[in-house]
Amino acid sequence: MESAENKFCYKYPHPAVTTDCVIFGFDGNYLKILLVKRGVDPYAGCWALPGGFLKPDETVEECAARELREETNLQTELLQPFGVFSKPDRDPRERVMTIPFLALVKYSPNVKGGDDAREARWFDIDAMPELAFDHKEIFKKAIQQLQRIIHFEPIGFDLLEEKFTMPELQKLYQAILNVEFDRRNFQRKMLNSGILIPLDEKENRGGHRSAALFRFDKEKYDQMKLNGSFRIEF
Amino acid sequence: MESAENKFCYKYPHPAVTTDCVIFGFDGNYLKILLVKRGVDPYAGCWALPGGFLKPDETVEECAARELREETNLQTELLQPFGVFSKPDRDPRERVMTIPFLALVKYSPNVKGGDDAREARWFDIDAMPELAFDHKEIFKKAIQQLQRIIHFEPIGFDLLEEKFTMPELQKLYQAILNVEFDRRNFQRKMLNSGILIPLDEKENRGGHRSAALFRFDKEKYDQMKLNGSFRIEF
DNA sequence: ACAAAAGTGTTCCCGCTACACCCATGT
DNA sequence: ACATGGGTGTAGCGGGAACACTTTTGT
Repeated sequence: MESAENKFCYKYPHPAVTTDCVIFGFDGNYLKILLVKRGVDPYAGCWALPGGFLKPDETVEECAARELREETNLQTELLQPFGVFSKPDRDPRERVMTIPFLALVKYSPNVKGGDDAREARWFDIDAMPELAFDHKEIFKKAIQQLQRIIHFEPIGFDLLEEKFTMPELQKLYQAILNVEFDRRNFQRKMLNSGILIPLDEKENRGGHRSAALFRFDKEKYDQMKLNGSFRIEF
Repeated sequence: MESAENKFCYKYPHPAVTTDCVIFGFDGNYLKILLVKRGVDPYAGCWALPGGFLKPDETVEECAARELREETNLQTELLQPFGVFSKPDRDPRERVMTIPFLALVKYSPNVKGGDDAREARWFDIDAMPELAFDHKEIFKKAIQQLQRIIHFEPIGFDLLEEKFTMPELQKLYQAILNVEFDRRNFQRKMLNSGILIPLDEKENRGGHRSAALFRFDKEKYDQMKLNGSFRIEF
């Protein structure tokens, strides 16, 4: 372990710390995850969650946000840590502990690769390649986290455009929770929650009849959340 | 930073990592937290959350469990991490990142101090002393976490004896959620959930009429949880 | 005109809420 | 006997689930 290159020394052993982002997007039909192809060993050529080492002057939240910025050109709506992965041998190089982050972004089919020219690509969440390290495990926990949150908090909007139709919103919920809802009950529940603003426009989805557009009423939601009057469950 | 004592060297800076435990207990009336008095600087003589440094061969979960074992003689029923506190300057000595753990234990008024003879004491959660570092912030987040969890998962039993009465259970929920429930509705909801086993015994609480005893049906709960049929909300 | 998707309303039922009376026990 | 706290039952209401018909639009 000792060499001229190792100039950061401590009295006791310290783990390296990284953050990894599980970035979800929604293309209108499928829930997607953004992966990057690793350029260097270990696991060179293997797909992995985008992430990187914690810098000495940043919090893990800042680190995750920075990584996200560096590796994608996506608008991040939600970024929150979930758990810790700290098995001593999860990285073959040295001890690396990682803080995984759940990220919800506005989907855009073209993502730039990272600064280091790594390839970045969207995958359907049920058609993913093998992942490096214990990233598959991290991904599984991320899905669970996403499902848990969306059960009670209106985070679905983070994955949609500013304006969206009710069928789109329903498809999203169904894709995340992996269940089917009744159209009418879903719509009523959503509208009754009071956090949707009906717009006077309609959007034509190439399908057949055009659907009405809505907008998420963030102000109303924040206010309801404050005085504890917000309650919705799926 | 470099000295003969600092023999663990790395190419890039690594933070020190600790786990801290927010240990909750219930004495029958009040929700309590276990604190230890710090023996050494910084914050010598100040009360703090029990915790300690991550060892090179253990996960954070193992670290938290070890600390809990070393510092208390309590039976731990639940031990789960929540979040990360990683402000670079939260510890004046060097950069120390901490993973806080929520711990629920069977309350016992006498707790032994740690191996290092630190004093350990229970405090009412609304009569706590000043805390070292950012531990007050960690505590606040722990309470929120506890409230969030107990809303939907039957973790209250972790804080009670094997056998308990309905009024005790209700008092616990009220202490955690800081609300009042109607006796009859609370009881019905609990019983309807199907995870309580009524016992044929009664316990005399010195009050007046003796109350019936119940036991938590963990097997039933696990089974219901597996097939997704468990649903309760407070 | 037809198919595919979106808009809308009604009924039923379960679970939550609010509330009142009786019973057991210690003083 | 009385006070304190525990056990039990009921009526009303609101929200969720199940469900059918009409309307729009592209082919």
